[in-house]
Parts: sequence; structure tokens; C-alpha cells
Amino acid sequence: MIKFDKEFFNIEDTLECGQIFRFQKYNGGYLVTSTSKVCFLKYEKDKVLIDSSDDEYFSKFFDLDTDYSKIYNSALSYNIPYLTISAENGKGVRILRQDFVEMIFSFLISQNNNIPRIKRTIEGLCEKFGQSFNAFGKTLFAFPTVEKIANLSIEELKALGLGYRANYFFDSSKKLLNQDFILEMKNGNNSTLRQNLLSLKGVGQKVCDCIMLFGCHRTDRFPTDTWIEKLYHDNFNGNLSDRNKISEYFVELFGDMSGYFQQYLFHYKRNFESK
DNA sequence: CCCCAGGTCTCTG
DNA sequence: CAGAGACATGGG
Repeated sequence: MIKFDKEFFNIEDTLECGQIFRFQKYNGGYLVTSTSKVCFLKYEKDKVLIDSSDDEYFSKFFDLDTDYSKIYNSALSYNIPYLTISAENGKGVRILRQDFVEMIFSFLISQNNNIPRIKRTIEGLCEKFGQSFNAFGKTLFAFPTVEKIANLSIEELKALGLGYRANYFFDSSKKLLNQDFILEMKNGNNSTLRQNLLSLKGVGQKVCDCIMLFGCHRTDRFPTDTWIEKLYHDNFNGNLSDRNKISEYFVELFGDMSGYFQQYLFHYKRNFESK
């Protein structure tokens, strides 16, 4: 059991900001699943309680060793009104250290898709092809292994609702069977990692940045999607139209803080403004 | 029947 | 290199 001060750990905000898809409300809190592990999160007074059978894993997963007050204060120091209000509203958002391969498959699904449907598709993938296990009085499912996914047919993949992305799963899963390829990516510098991720079918700049940020904690990435593009024009008075250039603009501005600030901004844009 | 969703791929000029 | 369409699926 882990207890962590809730000032810089807001459960809902951390889970609902689009970085993770495998969580569900449960018993006054949330069950959060990663690979073949699960934890139960809830508030108790001024603390977040993290109940699991692997404290070490979830301590790392929730990035508990990082001092988020520094990130928050850094955001305020920019004196950019929209960043300030986003940070104030999202100071409890944490960048999770999620499983690399799980992130690759998860964000392959994300393109031209909406978050509720991404969530449902991933749940279906796990229920059908992930190892089941029991915890907290429930039957839960691990994320399928690469080997399992690599053995599925296009038809089986399409039956999950992957649509045209079934082909991306089919191709990428074969490449990811190579453990050396995965290690080279995880241990490589940004350039190597990026180049290898982009070699996977279905991984473009945006998905690549999400995998790098959420699956490898490369916080000098600024995933730029429809929301960020809109925010850039609405709230930063930007005049660039190329999403890659917009991403570069923010990375130059925010450096290693890019990923954290991106989540502050994304979270605020999605939750506190209507379309 | 339209449009859109945490985009990417492919083809064209 | 920039721009335009296509792409599966489900919800509004």
C-alpha cells in the first residue's frame, strides 16, 4: 500500500487526460491496469492510496519519484496566461510511465478515432486475447503479449473493431517480436527511437510522440493533435498550420517540460472549454 | 445522410 | 515538399 500526497496527484485528471485507456471506476475509486498488473486508487483524506501487489511497479508507473511542484512552478514562471490557468487546473496531472509495447498498440488505435471508442477497442482486445486474472474480487485481463497479437489474423483483428488499423497491428506486431528491436528503441536516443517508431506502419509523427512520451518518458516531446492545433491557434495566436512545426514550436519553447505542459494544456482545453 | 474522432498513407502536381 | 482523398467504425 502506497500513500501519496494528493496535491500533485489528482486521480481523475491523471486518468482522464488521454494518456491511458485501461481504467475503470470501482468501489469509490479506480482500478488501473497495465500489462498484467492492476492497482486500486482512491482518496483518503489528503492522500492518494495505491493498493496493489506490486508497490515498486506502481510507484514507478505513477512517477512518484518526480517532484511535480517543480514542473508546476516552471509552468507558472513562463507567465503565459493560458499555460498558467491550465497548470492551475491540472497541477495534479502526472505523466505515467507506461509499458512501451502496450503504448505502441494503444496509440496505433488512436488515429482518427475518439477516446471512448479507443478505450472500448483496447478493452475488447484484452478480454479476447489477454491472460485473465483475479484481483479485487473481479476478473481482469492482461494486455495481450506481442506473440499473441502477432499470431492473429487480419479477420480476428478486424473483429475487434480496429477497422483499417488491423493492417497496422498485423505488420507492426511482427516487427515487435524482435526483442533486440524493442531494446534498441527503449535504450536509444530520441533520434534512434523516433526513426524506428516511424518505420512501423501506422505510426506517424503524432502517434510517435505519444509513444515516446507515455511509453518512454521522453518529456521533451509535445504530441500535437486536433486539440493542440486548435489551442495553438485559439490561445497562442499561432499562424503555423503544419502540426509538426507546431510541435517543434512548443518543444523549443518548453524544452524538457514539453510533455508535462502538453498534458496541462490538453487537459484544460478538453475539459474546461466547449468545442 | 451528414460530420467527426488524440492521423497516417498514398498519390499527384 | 505541400495538398487532397481515402480509410473502418460508431456516435451525435
